[in-house]
Amino acid sequence: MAVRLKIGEVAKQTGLAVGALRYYENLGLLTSERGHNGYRYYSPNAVHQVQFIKKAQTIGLSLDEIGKVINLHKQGNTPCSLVRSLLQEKIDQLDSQIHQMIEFKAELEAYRDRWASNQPQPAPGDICPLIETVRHSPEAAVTARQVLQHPHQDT
Amino acid sequence: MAVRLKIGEVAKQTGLAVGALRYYENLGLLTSERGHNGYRYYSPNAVHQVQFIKKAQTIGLSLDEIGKVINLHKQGNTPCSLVRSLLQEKIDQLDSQIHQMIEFKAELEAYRDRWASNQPQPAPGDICPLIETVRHSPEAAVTARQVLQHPHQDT
DNA sequence: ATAAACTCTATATTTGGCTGTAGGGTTTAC
DNA sequence: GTAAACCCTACAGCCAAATATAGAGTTTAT
Repeated sequence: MAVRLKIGEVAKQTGLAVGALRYYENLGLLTSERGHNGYRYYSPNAVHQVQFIKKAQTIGLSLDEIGKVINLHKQGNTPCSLVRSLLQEKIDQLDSQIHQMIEFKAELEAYRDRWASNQPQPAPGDICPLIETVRHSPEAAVTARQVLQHPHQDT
Repeated sequence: MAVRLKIGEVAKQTGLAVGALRYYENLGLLTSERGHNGYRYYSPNAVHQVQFIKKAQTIGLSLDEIGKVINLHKQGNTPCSLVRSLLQEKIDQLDSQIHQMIEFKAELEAYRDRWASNQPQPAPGDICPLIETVRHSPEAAVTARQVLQHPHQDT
């Protein structure tokens, strides 16, 4: 007599939303058996599997990558070496992003300091005489989009 | 006899796509006059305005923020102080993100080093014995999502 | 005169990880 | 027996900054 959990119980035990569990199932990260009523039923091990997904997210893996890890496991292989290389990728990526951001921050600080004191005379047609002095660089604009989250405010 | 440019000419002179110019107009960042045929016609100053937008993007402003700057200007005010405070916001945000990322990277390196040598025995039900040792923290998972771009690969 | 090149609007798509909704059916507690 | 609480599917929406497409009209060059 196997214990079978309904989706709400798994949600409660894992702290995830019911919708998230269904979403994971669509991605192939989680499996369930269906009852005669169409309901999903889970073994207690599903809670463990969900916690695994959350742990993998904690170390920066995407759901897609987590799916690959799980598939390797399903095929009877140990996914440890994949995990190790993914982790190293994340570290490398972080490192390069950190350097990029430090550089970009220095650029912005240079503008700030240059603009701190002087209030240039607006030339006709100028919108903001400060920004008009910026030299546009496609790379910097791309960097800006990549590294800055734009918080949306109301007023 | 004012010079009037069609959208394609503005696109050519600014390096932007025609679609992007229309998009900017929808956002209220750019204005045009319509001919009898429904075509947009621009003054040569529009090229300058587009370059302004690109420069503002270079220093990390969002299109939404650029819109606010432009609106201030339209109302006859000088937007310089807004620009200065936005710039400082970006710098502060970058700084906190950099620190967050450095911390997170150190965490990942700690896992990497801990996992470098030992190949733990998989417990029954384990998917990856390495990841099973991670302690899930909601903050770290959020950090991970914020700071890591997940590149999508094919195979 | 005709075809190439341009323009228009409106809508869909991209990115990841979900959340929310509508419109149903099912189970459970009283 | 009935109402609350749960479950289902399928789809829409969010975030930014565009790009792409369909289907139609206009201008320009030859």
